[in-house]
Amino acid sequence: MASIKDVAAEAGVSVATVSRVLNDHPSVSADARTRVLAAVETLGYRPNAVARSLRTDQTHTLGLVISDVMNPYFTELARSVEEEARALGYSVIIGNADERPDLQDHHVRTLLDRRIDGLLVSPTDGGSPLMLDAARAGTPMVFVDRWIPGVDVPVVRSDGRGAVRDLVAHLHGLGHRRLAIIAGPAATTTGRERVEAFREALAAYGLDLPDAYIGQGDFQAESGRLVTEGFLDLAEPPEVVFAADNLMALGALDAVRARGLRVPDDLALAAFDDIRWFVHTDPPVTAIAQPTGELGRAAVRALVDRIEGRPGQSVTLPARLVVRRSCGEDPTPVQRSTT
Amino acid sequence: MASIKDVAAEAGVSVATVSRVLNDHPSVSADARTRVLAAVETLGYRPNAVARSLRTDQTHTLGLVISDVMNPYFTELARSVEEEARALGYSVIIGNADERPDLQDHHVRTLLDRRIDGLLVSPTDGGSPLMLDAARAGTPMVFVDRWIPGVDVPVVRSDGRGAVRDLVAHLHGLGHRRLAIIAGPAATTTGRERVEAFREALAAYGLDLPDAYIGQGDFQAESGRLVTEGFLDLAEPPEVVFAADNLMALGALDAVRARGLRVPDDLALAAFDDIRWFVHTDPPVTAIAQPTGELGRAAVRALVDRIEGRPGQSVTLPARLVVRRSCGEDPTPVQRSTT
DNA sequence: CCCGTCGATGTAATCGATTCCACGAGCGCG
DNA sequence: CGCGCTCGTGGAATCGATTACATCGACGGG
Repeated sequence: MASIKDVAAEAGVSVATVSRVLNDHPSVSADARTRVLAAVETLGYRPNAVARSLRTDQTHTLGLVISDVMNPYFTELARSVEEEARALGYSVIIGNADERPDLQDHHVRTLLDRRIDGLLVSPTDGGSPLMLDAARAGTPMVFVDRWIPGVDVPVVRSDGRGAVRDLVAHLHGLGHRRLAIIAGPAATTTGRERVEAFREALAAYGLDLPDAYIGQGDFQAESGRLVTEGFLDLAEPPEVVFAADNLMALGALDAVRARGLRVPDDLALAAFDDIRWFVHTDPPVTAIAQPTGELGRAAVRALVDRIEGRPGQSVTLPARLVVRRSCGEDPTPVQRSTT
Repeated sequence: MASIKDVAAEAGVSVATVSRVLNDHPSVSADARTRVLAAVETLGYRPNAVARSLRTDQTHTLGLVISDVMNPYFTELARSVEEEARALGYSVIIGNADERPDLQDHHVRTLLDRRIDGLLVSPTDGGSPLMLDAARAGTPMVFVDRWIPGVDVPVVRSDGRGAVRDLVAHLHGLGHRRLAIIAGPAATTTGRERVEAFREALAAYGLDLPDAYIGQGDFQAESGRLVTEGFLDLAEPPEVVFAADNLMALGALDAVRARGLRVPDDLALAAFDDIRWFVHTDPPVTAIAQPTGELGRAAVRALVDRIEGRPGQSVTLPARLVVRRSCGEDPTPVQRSTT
């Protein structure tokens, strides 16, 4: 592969001049410029980004460590992150943690080794030493969706509290009184928060959230299935299950179907995260929709701000309830998700 | 951030010795080794991958350019690719082409600029000059799922021909005679092949595939919706629609639902690519399942073989039909996808 | 007419690693 | 006792860019 030296030789100038042309530095003669450009053309030269990065100490690359690529929510997040980053002149390297702290650390480590300019993380756990060190060492960082409390890093997320209240109002209005939740890992902020929001919303209606109605999941489908089976085995099973993410809702559907039961007659279902398929499931699933694309874009903007020396804002956007039929027939017409 | 010089100074040896320890070269004394390791520890030193790559001309990184991250098929492919690559000591940088040739070229270009060791591509079009040049220039490359004819690059894909025949047999057995297809872009191999396989399978039953029953889609949901609307507006609409990928099937469901019609009574539906949600849609969707994980792993193995100087095998794996209820009630019991 | 300035260019240092080569110490063998 | 190996080590070149600094010619003003 042709290097800058080859171009310099071909154009009959020094490498400095070639570099100046390529970075359009003002003081280059029109003549030299055209000769260099011609040489670049004939050699098919492309600058070596590795060498450039070594010298300038910038990679124009962002790292994105997400909890699970197979989760449509994160997949959409990744897409909007890449889009916004591209618009701002950055590339994105995605690391998939699969909800495993060890994998998360692996990716953070290799991303740092690559000297990415900044890191976007949706932490799988409460904060490994590695991540805490990175934050303290001054690596530009932004948390998306989930965060680690007590770390001085901007957080871009959505607040589901209002939507959860709306959901509980909806469920209560349909006559449901025994409400259960499939929670995410307690080590994650979203895992804890969604349970808390649910509990508070229930309390407003004088309802309790007994321990037996809190199933411990891990944001993956299989755990949703297992927890739901547990609920169905209770002497007094819940009337509604609220899954803290879309994959656990999928698992819940698996469990219900495996027993030959029906949603919502035998068990009603609602989910956090709205995805396109929820419109077409049997029945369509009532869900809480996050402004995913906006989150991704805001996160990139915050991170690039930090990288380029500007402050970097935390952002919290509201989520909203999308009512469908999985909790029972509703007086209002079925709404269509715009995710 | 500490560099190899700092480590050398701390350990009281030269940078050469530090490098030897880090790459466990045999001729280093036990004493020097422990001192270096201690220095590495106290400084929290990590080698700069950028500098290392510049010198060794290897990045231990694979580029993966996929057609659409929002498509669960590609998302699963990406996951298995990353997994296998990690097992073999490589990282993966994913580029999302969103079915747009210009975006695809953008990602190929930046990946080459980064000097990735090899490229895994599922081409969105018939082959841009850039990609052809890259292949000719000797960049280790492997095509996954889709490929570009006439280019000497291993191809890892699945053959749906047999499964399509099974599908047509199933449809014919249910009494359907007017069968339509939502095709993918003619510029892609999978776009063309699936139509051809369908046409051939129909011919075996003496059935025709008229032009009016070939809708031109682009592998995205919206095109599936539009094509399906077109079919429904025909004087003699088809009885069955076969969508050439899962997203266009989603669009077809949107169209059917928007008109207040039912699957399969008003229009039967089948799809290429099986995804988990098809089990829970209304009704569950009959689909052709590819061995996605195996494809991803085989592709990485082929690519790494090429990178490391071994031949690199093309691989073709069979797809299989998974019958559910979206084409009408079937005598056999509902099967469960194991995707 | 000379000197200072500015514009265009080249030389060389530098980024952080790897690796070839040279060198000195220690050791075995004749 | 000395020759030649091997082993451990350091010095320095190198990868491909960027960029500070030096240089040189032309030009304008005093």
